[in-house]
Parts: sequence; structure tokens; C-alpha cells
Amino acid sequence: MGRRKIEMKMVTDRSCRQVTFSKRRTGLFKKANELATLCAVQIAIIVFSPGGKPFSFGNPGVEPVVGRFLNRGDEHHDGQQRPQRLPRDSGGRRRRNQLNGIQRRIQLEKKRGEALEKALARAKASAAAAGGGSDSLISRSVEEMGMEELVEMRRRLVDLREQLDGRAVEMEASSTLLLLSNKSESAGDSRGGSWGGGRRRRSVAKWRD
Amino acid sequence: MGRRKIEMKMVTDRSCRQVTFSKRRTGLFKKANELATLCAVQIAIIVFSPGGKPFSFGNPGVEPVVGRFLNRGDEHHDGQQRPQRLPRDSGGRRRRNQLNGIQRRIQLEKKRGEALEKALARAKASAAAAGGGSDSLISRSVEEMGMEELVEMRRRLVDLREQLDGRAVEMEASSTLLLLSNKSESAGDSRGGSWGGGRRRRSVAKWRD
DNA sequence: CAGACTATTTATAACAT
DNA sequence: TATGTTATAAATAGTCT
Repeated sequence: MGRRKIEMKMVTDRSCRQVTFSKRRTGLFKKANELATLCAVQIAIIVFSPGGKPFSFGNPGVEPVVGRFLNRGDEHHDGQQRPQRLPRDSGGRRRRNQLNGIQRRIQLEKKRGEALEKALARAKASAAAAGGGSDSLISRSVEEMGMEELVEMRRRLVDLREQLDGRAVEMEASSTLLLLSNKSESAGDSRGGSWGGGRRRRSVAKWRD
Repeated sequence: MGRRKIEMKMVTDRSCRQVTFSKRRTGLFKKANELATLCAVQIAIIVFSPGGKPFSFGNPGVEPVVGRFLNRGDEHHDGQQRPQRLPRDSGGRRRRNQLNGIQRRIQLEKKRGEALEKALARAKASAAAAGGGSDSLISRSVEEMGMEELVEMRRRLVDLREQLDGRAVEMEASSTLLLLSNKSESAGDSRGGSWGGGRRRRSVAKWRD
């Protein structure tokens, strides 16, 4: 939004970086305040400047929001089923060439993705159909189906990531710059970290819900 | 920034408010991601939707940032925050800023995956609850939220797959065919923000910076 | 060095699908 | 109801004070 477009890469110059940080932090907090005002919601932002100084914004305050978040953040797996994994390339012999294995994984990831997409489409449709939430029986079954797919997908990603971790150095050493040359982004986006929390009475009794 | 200027007061219409929240939350997280990228700083945002659903953004994660904040106390407050003493500057200890694109993305995706797991678990639970004749009001909202989250998650996964697919070639080229002409073009993006949220272990009382 | 000044880039409110 | 599109309002990068 300035005289010219800047690449989304860390500003190298310390001075400029500090200026950018300051300006953008102000803007970010302003946006947060608007969001809180317009939508009457609780929000908290914590950011450490390049120099390490903490800045924060909170409505109604940082602690109340963080506390609320942490209190519900506890996880509780109640009888989670373990989805059966689909055939992988680990049938019989270990691959010496991890890269090859990784590529296979990626291929499988793709297929999994397709299934995932369908499962979600169904789940969504089902939920929409339920609308008021009366057809819970139907929606539940569909959602479960989707969940199996998704959980499996997630597990695979975790594994894949672990595999890649071991190769990261090599990759970085050889094509870091290549990887950095990116194509900014398009109009579309995707984000929204969210999660649901179960009720728990873990410690952290400092705040209450 | 829209067709016309709007008053900075709570949007009365429920529906419009939800839309505004969704869009602005997206924008806010995007801004936060840019700030984190451009200035290489830690930042965490926690916001509860009008419906009470928690959303979060964090670089490198919500927990690390919040932990650091709570442990060290705060200094600057641009928002409403409880005043406190001014402890010594932390000295800014930033070092893990070198995660390459892929590794970082996967790491983030892992977190997203965990969040997804929760969302699904909740959706499932709500569906089950509804079927069991529990509070239909709550279960309905949870169900809807779950769907929304899942769709977003699906998008992220699909995006990730595409990214990985493009990177795979480079990876192979780097470790195996580095000797060959690595003429691969830029593939991938640059938004390495860490959308994510959600807790992990059962223990919520300890953080590591 | 913080604040003021624009040319531009972004974010988005109102619509549209 | 969630997304996509478009006309405008805002944010802000580079400069200047």
C-alpha cells in the first residue's frame, strides 16, 4: 500500500525494519480495535518488536482473552478411534532412497486429498441439510466419515513432515534461493486458525471461563 | 475500505456482523503474518468470534508467544491492558527464523492438523450429543462451526499438497540431481505465516520459549 | 528519530452468485 | 450460507521535514 509494492521478505535494513514494524503494528492494533468494536468480540494481540520489547492489545484485555483461550485449550481425547491407514509403500522392504519414498508419500497425499475433498463436500452438504440441527443422526454419520479421512490425512502430513525434516538441510543447502523466489500471492486466501475445545478442569486455575 | 464508509460501531445485523467478522479476521491475520514476515518478529492473536468460537494466529505459534509474554510481564500497551512495572528488556533472542519454506509450512500444517482433529472431534461430539437429545442449541452452532473449519482446513491441505508437489521436484533435484541443470522455476509461495491455534499436550502450565 | 505527505497498493462494504 | 466481484475507503513505502 505504499509507493510501491514490497516483497514479503524480511526487511534487511534494521532501521527500515523498525520503522515498518512500528507503522504496521499501529495499523494492526487499529484493525484489531475496529474488529472488536464492529463485532463486539474479545481479542488479544501480543507482539515482540525486533528489539524484543513486548507490545500488546487486548479487548477487554490481554489476560482475560488469553485466559479464556488457555482454559479451553486443553485437549481431551475421549475414545478417539484410530483410523486404519491405507496401503503405503512400506510393504516389505524399507526404501534406502528416502526421497523416492517422500515422493510416493506426496502422491498418496494427493489421492488422500481427493477423498478428503469429497468427504468434506458430503459433510458440508449434510450439515446444510440438517440446517436447524434436527437431522443429527444423518449428519453425524457423514461427519464421522469425513473425520476418518481428515484425521488420516492429518497423520500423513505429520509423518511427511517428519520425513522432510531429515532432508531439509540438504534441500536448503542446494536450493534455498530457488525456494525463496516465490510468486507472492493471489487474491484468494485461506486462513483461520481455529479449534474447538472440550471442557476440562486442568490446572491454570488462574483464570476462569 | 468498502463501497462506502461505515460507522465504527457494532454492526447490529447478526448476519452482517458475522460476515464482517469473518472478512476482517482474515484481513487481520494476513496483516499479522506480513508483520511477522517482514520484521521477523513473534506475534500471537487470539480472537473469539461473535459465536464464541476461538480463532488464533501465531508466529511461531500462539503458545510460545503467550508464554513469553506472561513470563516476562509486559511493557508497552497500546490497547487496554492492566498496567505493570517495566522490567528489563528481554534482549530479543531470536534465532529460529531460518526454517526454510517447506519445512516451515509443513510444521505449520502439522499444527493445523491438530486443530483440525479437534474441530472434527467436536463436530462429532456435537452430532452425537444432538442425537442423544442434549442441548440442541449448542450442538447446532458447534456443528456449523465445525463445517466451516473443515472447509477451510481442506483448502489449506489442498494448497499444501500443491506446494509440496512443486517442491518435491526441487528436493529431488537438490539432493540427487544437484549436479544437473537445476532449471526449475520458482514454485511455491512466500506466505509462511503460521496460522494455527490450539493447544497440545495435556499440560498447559508449561511453555518453552 | 518521530511525524507529515502522497502515490499506490490493499482491504473490504455492498452486491452478486 | 459461503464465495466471488467491484467500487471505494484505508493503510502504508518511500520521502521529506
